[in-house]
Amino acid sequence: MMQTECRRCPLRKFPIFVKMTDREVDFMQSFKVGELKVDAGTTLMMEGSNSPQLYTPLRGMGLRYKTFESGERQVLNFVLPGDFIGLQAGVMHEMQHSVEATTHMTLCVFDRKALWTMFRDYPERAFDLTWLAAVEEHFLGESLAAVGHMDGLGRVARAFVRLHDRALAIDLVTKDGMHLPYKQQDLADALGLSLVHTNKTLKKLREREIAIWRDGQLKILSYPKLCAMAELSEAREPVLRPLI
Amino acid sequence: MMQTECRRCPLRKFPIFVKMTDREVDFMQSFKVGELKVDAGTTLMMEGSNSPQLYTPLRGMGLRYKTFESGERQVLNFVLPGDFIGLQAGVMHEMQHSVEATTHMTLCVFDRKALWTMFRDYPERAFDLTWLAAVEEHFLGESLAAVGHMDGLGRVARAFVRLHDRALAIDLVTKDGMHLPYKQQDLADALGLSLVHTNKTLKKLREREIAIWRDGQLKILSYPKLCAMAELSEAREPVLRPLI
DNA sequence: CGGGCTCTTGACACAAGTCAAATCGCGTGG
DNA sequence: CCACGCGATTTGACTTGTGTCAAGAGCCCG
Repeated sequence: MMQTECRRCPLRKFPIFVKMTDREVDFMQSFKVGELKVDAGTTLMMEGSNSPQLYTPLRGMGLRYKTFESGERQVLNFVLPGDFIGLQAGVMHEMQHSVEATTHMTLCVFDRKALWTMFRDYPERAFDLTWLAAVEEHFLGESLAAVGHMDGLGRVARAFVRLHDRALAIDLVTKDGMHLPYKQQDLADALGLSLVHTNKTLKKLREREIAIWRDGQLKILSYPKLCAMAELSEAREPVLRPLI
Repeated sequence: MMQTECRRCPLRKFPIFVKMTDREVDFMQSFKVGELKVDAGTTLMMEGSNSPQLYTPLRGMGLRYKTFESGERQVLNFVLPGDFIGLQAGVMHEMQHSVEATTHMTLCVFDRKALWTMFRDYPERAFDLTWLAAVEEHFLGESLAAVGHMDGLGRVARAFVRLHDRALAIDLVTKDGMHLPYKQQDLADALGLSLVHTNKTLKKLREREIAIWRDGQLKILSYPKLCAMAELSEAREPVLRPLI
């Protein structure tokens, strides 16, 4: 099957992604070594390993997480189309977290060795890479703040708002809501809550008719109320990010 | 007073910092526009602002934090000599957190506009900048994991181990322990604990003769026990990081 | 039909938050 | 020189959010 050309990349058109010049698009095309389709459950990157490849998901969702000696996990964030996977492996010696596909995923594959070419010959793109790292840092900081200071309801609300915003930005929200293929355990691990407590919190949101998450589908009934619970302003300017 | 030349930078010699070529050191010298001394309490960067300057602390300590509408703070991490301040402002439109000096600090000052020169003419240094961002991301991920999964004692232990390691790496640990000029409230805000609970946890560490933090001085009595509580192996290879 | 996930719910325990007050330094001004 | 106020640290008593345990329900799949 024909793989998608960067020129026709389905993601580039969305306004959350920083505009690229034609020359940059052409370079990205040469940087791209292929396309990968994986099934749900596939581990894309392993904590401690050093992948020779870097990815940008085109379709599907996944998650990044760290594992503890005890067997518990901390989910760092949810991976959506347009994210970049493997930057740590590219610049540090090894990945500090794992990445797993939650659904079937289609990913652009880049060669890690080409990263250096980027820095040498395409400073604009290298700059974008740093920018991207800064964006990741920003969102991690947000999560840390949420887990550090908000109660269960607030954390869940915030996660829903963030996911919804991101999905909306890449046109993944329909009148029925958005596809959210994770398990309650995944959300619990992301928010530092127990599974049971997460479940009870979701029930509250359902009962108060604020948001319903069922059968992998998230439907927000009252965005204003959800934002209020998440301590987020309804009118936020979206975080712009580069697309690699 | 004569300012320190990069060539004689007191930090470069420490092994946690990535080695630089002479050419790179010379470039950093040209990148450096001055040296700044600030008093304790000075706000170096403001959340939402866009500083025209970037800093690398040479001496002194500070902290990065986010503020909530409620007035509470989340401390993201503690700033020690060799960190880099302002990368977000440099690549994103504005800072997403504030940075404050906790003690008197001496900082190398770089011009934000020179950042682009770095990307254009010194790809190795641009690479290091990305690397640095990845290191920050890594530590934030660690903090998130700690706050998400460990109890008070574990979090405090982990913070102490991390701070101690970092201080040791830049020769700030003496037989009396290390200088740790923060308030209990700062630590509490970093760990997502209340001040009262943090205080009681510190008392436990004192009573069990594991670590004593008093009068701005942290003395670790049993590093093995502290590591065990922090769920960290005693033999960890240090995280290498570039120096900007 | 049975086994294995995931999701739900209820009962109970406990870690951590909140409230309140005492103590200790320390700098300031009378 | 001492009284005072202020910030940081301690401590105790009480409350509560969240974790843990346990069991059942719904569902898919072999």
